[in-house]
Amino acid sequence: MHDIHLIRAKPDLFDAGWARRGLPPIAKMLLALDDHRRAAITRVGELQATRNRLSAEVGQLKRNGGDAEPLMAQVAALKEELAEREQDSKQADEALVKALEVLPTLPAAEVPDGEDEEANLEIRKWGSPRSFDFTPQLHEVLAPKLGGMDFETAAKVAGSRFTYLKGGVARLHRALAQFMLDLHSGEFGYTEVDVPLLVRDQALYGTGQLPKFSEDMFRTTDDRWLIPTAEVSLTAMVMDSIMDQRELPMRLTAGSYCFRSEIGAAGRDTTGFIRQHQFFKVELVSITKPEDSEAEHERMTTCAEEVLKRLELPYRVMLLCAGDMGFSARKTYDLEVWLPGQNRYREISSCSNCGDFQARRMRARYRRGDTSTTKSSWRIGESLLDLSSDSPEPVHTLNGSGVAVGRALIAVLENYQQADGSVAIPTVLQPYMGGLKAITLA
RNA sequence: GGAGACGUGGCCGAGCGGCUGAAGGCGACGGUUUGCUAAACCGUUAUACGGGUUAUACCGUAUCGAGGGUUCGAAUCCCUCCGUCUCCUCCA
Repeated sequence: MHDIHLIRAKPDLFDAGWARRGLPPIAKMLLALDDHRRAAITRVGELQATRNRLSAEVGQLKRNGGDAEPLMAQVAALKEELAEREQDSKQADEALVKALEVLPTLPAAEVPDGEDEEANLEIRKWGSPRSFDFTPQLHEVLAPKLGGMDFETAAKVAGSRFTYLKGGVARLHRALAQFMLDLHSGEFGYTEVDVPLLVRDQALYGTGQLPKFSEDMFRTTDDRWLIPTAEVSLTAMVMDSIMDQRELPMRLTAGSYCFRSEIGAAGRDTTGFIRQHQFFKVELVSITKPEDSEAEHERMTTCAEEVLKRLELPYRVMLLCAGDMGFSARKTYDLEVWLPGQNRYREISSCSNCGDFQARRMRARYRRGDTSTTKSSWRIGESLLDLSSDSPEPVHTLNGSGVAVGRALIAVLENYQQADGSVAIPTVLQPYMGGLKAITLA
């Protein structure tokens, strides 16, 4: 959610940013709504001030035994107009919020222009695709042969875009998640969290999925939602709170199932394990001070990359263009892993800096409280302008997959497949597989 | 599912329809004292919006879970909703 004060100050900047996301100029309309709103607020304030003043006089008179009747009549007369004006004010405010809440955040300056993934920039590449002396198979072909994936039964039981994982493949899936969580919590300072998979509207509003993207999610009969990503549950932990700067950065990780309706993806990736209604993902979330979020974004991305490095999976890092980014993101790196079966890179992680966009929506703030003795005494004779005020300001939020476990499973299966149809286990996962070195045909 | 209790500031916790943006405490911050630390003492310490200012100051309004209502006037009375907790029941 954007700050109307900023839009008021720099309307052109906002229109320019939205234009990069393919939106028409809208600042002028927003400012008109804002003018209307402010006029209404002012009028209500005036009427209320009058009412309060007169009512106080009534109290005074009554205590002194005077005749308050005429004043009381006067206040009563005010009430009708006040009620009308309050209605105006409320409607004007709602109109502005309704216009603002569906507007995406502005792309960061260094984000390239472009409408879709064609314009994304490759930032770096790690590893090189292995050369096969046989034709590498798609995971959806090789895994069923290992007895590890069953699409037909899942379709019968649950419908399309569901899969049974079995035996060594199911264990490999679990091992991957375990390994990732251990890495992030053990080496990178993330606190492991087990999160709610069902959440309320307000959590999804805060992260930006609502009100605009309700179609992409599953709703429960008791009006909750299945989370489309643990980003929601993790980020919303700081909703409606004021943190002390010493609590920042806050680094959280969670392994969770994610649920997506994939309504907008009809016809895409209809076979295999790539695009499921339900998939497992290890998520990273950081809550930082504004000045730290850019560095944290880089750090988070390298944390996700480290997963792929240790699994020895070739990947590349893409900087998404303005048109390809999500609603709440001001800058996003995608990690794309090499899939030999498809003979191309596919997204396996997405790391985004959301700036203060989500924080504003969920009122997640922190208090700088940075008036240390040295600092303030140094500045006492100077302009007070530089003294940071102690009023709460929005934090910055970041989220990234570290990484998508379902897709990591596919990547391991395809990259580690052998000529005989078996799949080797990456060294780093072997401890999680009871020392097993390969998944072989039954 | 049955019965009941409760939602007040960063936190804890008072609160009689007007003198309550809200006692008191904790915490935090500033200062005094002090060889340092600690302690003690004094003071400051909500948020949002609107107006105003170069910027401060300052002024106004709202906010005691949310939304309605009663009233000249509501944290306080009434209604609805939401949430939390306890006991019983049930259950992984």
